[in-house]
Amino acid sequence: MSAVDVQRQLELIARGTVDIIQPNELEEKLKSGRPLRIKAGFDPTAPDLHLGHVVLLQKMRVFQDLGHQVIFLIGDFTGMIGDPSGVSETRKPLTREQVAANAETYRRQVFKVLDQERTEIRFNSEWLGAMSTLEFAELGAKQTVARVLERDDFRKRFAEGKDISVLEFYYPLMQGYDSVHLKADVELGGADQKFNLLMGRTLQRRYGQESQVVITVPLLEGTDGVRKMSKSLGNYIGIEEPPDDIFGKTMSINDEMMLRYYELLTDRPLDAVRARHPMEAKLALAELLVERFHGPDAAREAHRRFEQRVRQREFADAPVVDLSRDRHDAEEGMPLVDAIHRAGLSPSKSEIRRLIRQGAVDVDDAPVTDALARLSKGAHRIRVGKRRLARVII
RNA sequence: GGGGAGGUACCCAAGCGGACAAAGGGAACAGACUGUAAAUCUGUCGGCUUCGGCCUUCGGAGGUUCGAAUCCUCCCCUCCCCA
Repeated sequence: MSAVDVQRQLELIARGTVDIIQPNELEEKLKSGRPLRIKAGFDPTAPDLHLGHVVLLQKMRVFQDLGHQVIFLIGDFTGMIGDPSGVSETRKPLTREQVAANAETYRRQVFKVLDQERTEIRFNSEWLGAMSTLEFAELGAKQTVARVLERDDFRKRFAEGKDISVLEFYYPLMQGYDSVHLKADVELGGADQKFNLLMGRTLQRRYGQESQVVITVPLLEGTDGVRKMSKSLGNYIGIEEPPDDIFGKTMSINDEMMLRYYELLTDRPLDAVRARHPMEAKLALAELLVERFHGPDAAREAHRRFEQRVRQREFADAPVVDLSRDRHDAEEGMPLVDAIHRAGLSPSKSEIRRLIRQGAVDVDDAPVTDALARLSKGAHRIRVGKRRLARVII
């Protein structure tokens, strides 16, 4: 492999990363021309992957496309022990069956990003579970308490006199040992994992191996553009969400976030993105993301429906709800509130009344602000707000 | 085991006998503005309503009172300190 190729590889790899430790070592490894072993560890708990995870998967994919071998490591060993000191986190030990089920879910999701051919799925119970007590003790001898105590949360908790179990102290060592066992050339992880990843470097050296290169990627901000993407904050875009949701949520992010998503989730050149009209670029991004998780047809469809529903405000795809058989006074028609309710546009009639009074409701393209309005017999098109549309037959 | 602090609407959080469907913030929804965004401003934000009101909520169950989120009793749960 020529030097130019190596430079190109370095560029692609470096895009969007927080740290590369050490860049010159990475360059040396790339220069060897052999496929590198790229390790990334994942939690064995319930995996509902969202774009935040994709940042990491995307980086793994970059390596694969450059001809390297990715090891998708599931940290089931620690997951099956549980953690006594993290009382507040209520970490329950997982059974072997749960781990297997979770692994299956991972498999289904991650190969929307990763190349199956160049991915090896491994479980660390395979070697950690087989360790003898002697070997385990020897692992403990490879690192000092002072070094482990350097980790941010340990330092804080220690200073505050809070619990740190001996087992917790061992976690970074076990994770580092994974790298030793797997003979990893590179380990990828979130920026918050830096300490643990570095531990791998140290341990490999102490076990007489070449140290892995550590690459950290940022924690992606959620759709609110502020806090990191997480399911519990509700600011996430899940990779198994329906195409329309992925598309719509993507369109709701601000321009700054759009660029960040481009940088971290795609391989598109950023200069080209900046050159486009932001709205065009965002549509392209939304389509790109849907395509990745649902395929090109779904992407086109989602785009089309989005344009229709939100932009051109058309009703082509709105559901048609036939209410003509429902009980209502034939003479005076059906109350608008009921029609909206039965069309499934809102579960609460009180809310519907409020929306009507706020001018959020259009019937046949004309605003209706009277909460007592009735719909005459026949077909009507109802819009509530920007996104909720229905066609009803009274 | 001993002592202390708490559990309020989607989340955080005030209230501590009546004016409480319950301050404030966040989220969410709607309107204006726009690029379909963001930011900003405005409004809404338990349910039902013939718009007069009605009904259900403040950990759970009882009780005191004309009246309780607010007082009392018991119970459940969370957190902190000590052992």
